[in-house]
Amino acid sequence: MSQETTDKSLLPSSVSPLAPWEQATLEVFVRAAGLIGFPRSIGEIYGILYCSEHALTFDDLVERLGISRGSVSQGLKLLRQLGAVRTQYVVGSRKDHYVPELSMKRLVNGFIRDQFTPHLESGSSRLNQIEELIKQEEISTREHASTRIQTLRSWQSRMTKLIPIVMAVLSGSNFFDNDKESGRELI
Amino acid sequence: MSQETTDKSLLPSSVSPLAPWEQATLEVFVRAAGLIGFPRSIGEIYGILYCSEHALTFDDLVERLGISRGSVSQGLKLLRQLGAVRTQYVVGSRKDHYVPELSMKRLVNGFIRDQFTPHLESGSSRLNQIEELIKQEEISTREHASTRIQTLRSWQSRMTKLIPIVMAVLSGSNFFDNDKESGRELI
DNA sequence: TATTTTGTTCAGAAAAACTTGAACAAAATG
DNA sequence: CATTTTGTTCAAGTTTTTCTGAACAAAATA
Repeated sequence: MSQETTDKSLLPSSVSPLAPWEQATLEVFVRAAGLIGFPRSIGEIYGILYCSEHALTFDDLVERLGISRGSVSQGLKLLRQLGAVRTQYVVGSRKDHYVPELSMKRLVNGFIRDQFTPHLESGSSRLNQIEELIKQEEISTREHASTRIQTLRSWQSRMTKLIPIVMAVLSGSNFFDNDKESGRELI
Repeated sequence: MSQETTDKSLLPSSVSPLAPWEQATLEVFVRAAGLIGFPRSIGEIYGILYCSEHALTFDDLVERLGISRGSVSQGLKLLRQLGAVRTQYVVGSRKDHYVPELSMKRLVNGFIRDQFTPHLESGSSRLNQIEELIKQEEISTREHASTRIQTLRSWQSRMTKLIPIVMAVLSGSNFFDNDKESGRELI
């Protein structure tokens, strides 16, 4: 016998539906995910963990979000890799229980480490390859091309220098926070 | 009335093909475009302008890249909006001639202004909506939810503060550049 | 004004990204 | 060791994004 006399039979199942505030918060995370090039499911998974008061299992995620096991598995894999979620031991259950990383610094650090730095690094070797190719060109082309690649190198170098500064700001070291206008007056 | 009297229909055309170094440089820009969520064609258009010694016309782009007029039109539209390319007057031609913006600061500024800040701002009003929704919840939920939204606000605030700092670093003000370790010691 | 040049728009085609679910593997349990 | 629980993988299906090209518009030119 079903425990519900209501017409929930038409709904996915008897899992508790998302509260309005949870739904709205998920939307925020889904958009944020899109902004940094992640699929909707990643935003949903992190979002629901972010909303939850306690750690959630794999099956909790499948049921509450109404997405496939495949998506949850792949999503958690990436989020773990980024350090955006981790498992928490829960007594009396052998399922993994997931909790979100709440430190912005660690979140950003994971993102930069996994998604950004690799591109910067491989870019460096590609610039070397390009410099080799430029040697095949005739002199006038070569001069122009070299200055362009030079500029690219300077961009790359500035990006690289930027990363530790960004991390410092996010560390809450408040070094940059001496007064309300701190950022502005540096422009 | 004339149809293909030549074999041009089979060949790309008589336009000068990309030099090896140009092809390799385009790849770099195509990847960079992907990294920030732009389509391949955007990377190609900016890339070929970046490589070129002189301003290029709409038709130059179509022919050298071998992509459609539609893609070039839409690509240039976005790049102009971002401030990543601008038109340059060339005597004796009524076509628009395009040149790339080479200042990293301006490029990043355009990107942040058009693609980033709008999300931050709309996010702010969404957080307010969420706080309204939370009032519908019972007290224990409400407390937890409020601290979460509080955290989101702090993330948003830190992102906002970060932007002028990033711009300052890219301005070449070298404020952060007093010694080799400048960034590192702030971690 | 008619024609040519230059560039834009947008519906449909093509490609890329994402999701699904069933088959599979590994570990715990009986 | 057989079974159940838990989670992963990946081919195929779905959705979303991007590209194309022909129709259209606007401006210069004849």
